Amino acid sequence: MTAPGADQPQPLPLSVDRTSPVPLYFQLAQQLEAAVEQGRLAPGTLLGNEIELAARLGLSRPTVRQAIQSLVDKGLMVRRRGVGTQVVHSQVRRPLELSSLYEDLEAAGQRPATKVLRITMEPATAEIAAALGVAEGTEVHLVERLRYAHDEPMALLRNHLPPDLLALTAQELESTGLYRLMRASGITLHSARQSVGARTATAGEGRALDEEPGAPLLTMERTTYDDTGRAVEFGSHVYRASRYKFDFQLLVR
Amino acid sequence: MTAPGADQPQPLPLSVDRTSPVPLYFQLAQQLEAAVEQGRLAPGTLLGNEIELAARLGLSRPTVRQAIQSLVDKGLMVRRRGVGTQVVHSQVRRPLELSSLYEDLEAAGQRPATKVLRITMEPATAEIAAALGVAEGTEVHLVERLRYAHDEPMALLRNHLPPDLLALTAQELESTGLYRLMRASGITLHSARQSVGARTATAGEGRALDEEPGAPLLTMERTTYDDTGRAVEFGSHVYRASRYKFDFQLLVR
DNA sequence: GCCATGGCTTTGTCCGGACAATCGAACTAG
DNA sequence: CTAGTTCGATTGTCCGGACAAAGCCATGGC
Repeated sequence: MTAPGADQPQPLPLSVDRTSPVPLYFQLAQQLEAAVEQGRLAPGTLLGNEIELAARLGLSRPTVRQAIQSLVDKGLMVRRRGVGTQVVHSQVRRPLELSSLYEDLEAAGQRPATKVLRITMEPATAEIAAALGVAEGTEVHLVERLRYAHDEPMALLRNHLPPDLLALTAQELESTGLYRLMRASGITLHSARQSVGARTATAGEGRALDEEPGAPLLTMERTTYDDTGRAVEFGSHVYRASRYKFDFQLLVR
Repeated sequence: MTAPGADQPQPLPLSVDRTSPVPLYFQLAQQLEAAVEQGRLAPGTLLGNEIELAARLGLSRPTVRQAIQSLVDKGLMVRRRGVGTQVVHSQVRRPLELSSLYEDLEAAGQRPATKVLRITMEPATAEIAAALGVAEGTEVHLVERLRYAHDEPMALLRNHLPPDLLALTAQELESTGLYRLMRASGITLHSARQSVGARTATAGEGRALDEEPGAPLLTMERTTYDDTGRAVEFGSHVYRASRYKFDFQLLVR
């Protein structure tokens, strides 16, 4: 084998900027990811060995490995000892982020809108107190919203939040999503426990969502935690099954 | 601050075996994970700085960092520059693995059982051909199964598989899950695209699942890919909403 | 023709060190 | 007493090197 990079006639224009504050491994990872995204690195392509790649870029092997590893973690590439690193074939997109419905709709160009139905304080029931980690009967925020996409009702959202966390106004809630408000006020979202099920609509839900009573609904309950382990939100939502599906990608651990 | 390990009076018994073929970073990660699991490392505990930890174990800092990083990736710990690494509070369990229903039920001690309803070859419809990446009309495997837990019907599973992948027998399918059979025959599962929705039961589904027609059902469609990017399975499943929920944890990227 | 062996390539693991960036707390000046 | 500053602690990034383990292929023996 004379030409090691025989798989890619044009060796792919890669470069790093050492004056940038962006870490070198991250710069490289971004360029590789973009190349995969744009098809400049075809699925199945061998990436060429790490040592040579490092030499070509003037980087050390650990730095190059760190970049490649981050792409492997994202599911974009596969490494095989003795073989090399190759771009994975399938259409991997995003492995289920912790995103709000609002952001999902916005990203899909669905013109999301929100109508705030209620925004009060209420004593926590046993279930909600347990989810939020507060004493039963503690006054907690309650927000009830109706979410629209293209002017059609999509979902009925009920959220409970612990007190002293955030000041919520109807105006803010109608112009953006709850998670964005939380992040903006300095809360670092970390993880969430979700439960997705189905049931039929009550009469009230039917009216709100423009469905017949007895129509199938998708339900989701979610407790979200910040990076200190504190529960920051408990949501109990129903979606119109005729208009909404959870769509996501997952990777093998 | 005189005692750097003031957070943990007993410095936690950690040790590595250099004669073992198990990587050192992995040994350390396992021990730390076990300590978190068993509560010997309380939530919020500072882990003590990496350099000292490395010295104590006779390891280098990169090795210790690799161990800790793997736990951070799992969501068990949080690192903060200038502060340290601490055990996260919340009850993180598993961030949604690519697991089969069979394995989930088995792990939960639910006595799963399977009844194979059909196992044939069929020409692929347009939808199935697209999902599996074969030509429309190609003969593909079709497997229909009824899954029980505690002798109660739980879900109706329809799977399509490309030809020349696997030899399926009803006997094997009744004694274990499909994914386990795939793994056993050398297929490396890599990722899957899922879509979860809801609808009402047809008369036939009602009979099979012991539900009224019109009862709410959870639906899931899933296309699974191996590490070469080849689609290895397309599943179209319905679950009894009265008996089943998707329950999972997710982490912020 | 077939199988085992050995060598080559490539990634996996590990080391020891260096400096930068960030956080929190103690300290100092007003 | 308060606000700004400095400083120590800790993780983040990066380097260069070394050897081990695994996969692939060609060679050679049967």
